[in-house]
Amino acid sequence: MGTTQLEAVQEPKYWHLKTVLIDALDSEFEVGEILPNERDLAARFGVARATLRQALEQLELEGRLQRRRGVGTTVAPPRMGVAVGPSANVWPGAGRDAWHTIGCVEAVAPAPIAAVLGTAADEAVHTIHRERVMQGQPVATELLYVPAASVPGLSPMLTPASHAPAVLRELHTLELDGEDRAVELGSARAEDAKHLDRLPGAPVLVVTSRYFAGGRVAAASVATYRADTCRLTFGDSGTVEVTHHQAEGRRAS
Amino acid sequence: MGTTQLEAVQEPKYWHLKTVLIDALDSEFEVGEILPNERDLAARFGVARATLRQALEQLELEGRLQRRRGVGTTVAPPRMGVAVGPSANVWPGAGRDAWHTIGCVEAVAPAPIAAVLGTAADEAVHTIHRERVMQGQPVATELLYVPAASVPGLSPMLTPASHAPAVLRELHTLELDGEDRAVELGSARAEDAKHLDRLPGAPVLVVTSRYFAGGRVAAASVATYRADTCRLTFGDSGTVEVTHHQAEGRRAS
DNA sequence: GAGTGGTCTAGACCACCTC
DNA sequence: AGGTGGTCTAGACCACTCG
Repeated sequence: MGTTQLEAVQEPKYWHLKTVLIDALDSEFEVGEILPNERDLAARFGVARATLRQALEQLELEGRLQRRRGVGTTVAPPRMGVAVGPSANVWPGAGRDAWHTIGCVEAVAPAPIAAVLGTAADEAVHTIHRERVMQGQPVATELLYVPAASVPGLSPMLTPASHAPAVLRELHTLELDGEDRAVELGSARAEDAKHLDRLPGAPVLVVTSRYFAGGRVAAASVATYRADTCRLTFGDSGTVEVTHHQAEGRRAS
Repeated sequence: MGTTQLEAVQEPKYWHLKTVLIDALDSEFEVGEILPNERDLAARFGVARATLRQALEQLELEGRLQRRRGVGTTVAPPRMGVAVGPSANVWPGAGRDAWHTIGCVEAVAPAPIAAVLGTAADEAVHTIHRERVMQGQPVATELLYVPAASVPGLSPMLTPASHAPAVLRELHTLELDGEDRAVELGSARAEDAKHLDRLPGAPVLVVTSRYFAGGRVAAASVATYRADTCRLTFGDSGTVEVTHHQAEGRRAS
């Protein structure tokens, strides 16, 4: 008896805060503009800083904010459409493909990669480290694995500088039968985070690709994209030109 | 003078905790097994509960743990490979396509959807709500938008039960020229969260699809996949059979 | 050195599930 | 009723950037 509880659900403070902030972002702020600092914002909304941060965290996850230690919190631009997996199947590194090589080593593949490649765990693979930059900022790092068995014609003596181009050139002589991709959510390892200019643990989209030739997996890659700034596009058409972000009011009924 | 600072970087406690927990998960726990509760775990590691939770949060994001309020934290099975965008272009709802319809209404499209469809903001669209279940648990919800102009032959009088099938049947009479997809990270809206058996704000992979026919966007959909349990697969081959999770030791040099 | 976001603590209460 | 994870507080200190 007693307390009439017409307010069935009380949504969490940080959730409500998020909607308030989104409204403010859409109406009162420009892209790139810097927000008041967290302590001030928390005081203004009458909540603890940790609560405010929970809201900011989600907004950053959704690509609406960008936070930088020592600098501040800024309004993020709409996510970039990043083409992944063009309709025309092509080998990595062929043509102009938006990646540039950072380094290359020959080593044994880690167990999960060996499983993808279908090679023995102790087999040698060339590992090419590449990076992808769009609009002046790094959006992805990639490790491309090419089993030594896939490029038998490779000349044995290679300088570090000529290693990656030689492997790619050799790879391109094969006929590509098809490719395969998988996308999943992950968190940036320390090394990836540094390349992507984020903190370790930042949310990333991990794209695993397999390249088939001669009935085998001739190469495989694991690419790590910044989840906050990227929208991965697939398929026939070019970059999709939607306004931005996840549809908000896609309610209909 | 001065504190010799050989330990250049001190990694955060929660980060170190994460690696310790991963090791424990791999060696001492079975899939589905329930972990000690957060208060006990925090005490065992000598950290505050909030710090422990920061580690658990990332592990859940990476699909290694599953937490349920009132129940506990369990070890998650490897992510499911969920096929998205088969090589053969087909209309949604054609053949057996793993989705089942929940409801259907005719209404005006929200602004971002109208932009994708290239229709006027006040144009009527049929909105079909569908759900995808795999291995007994819901993995995605979808809103499929079909402009009324795309299905001119639709009979005007429809019962709610026959509405969705009629729209799909009419849609399938068109010739599909191609399709388009984009994947980005989002957080679950309250309604989606309920369907996906998650809390609001849970991380999701948002897949936006466009279906082309007659030189126009004849239909579009926004599908929301659970990011913790799903690995989205694209391309020619079927489900990729990797061991699981993001490659851990893909370090080579 | 001043200001920012990032980490961490030690509590408290709430919503939910199960017994 | 008792136990679980989810939310929230009010502090503290640290790492980083910049003028």
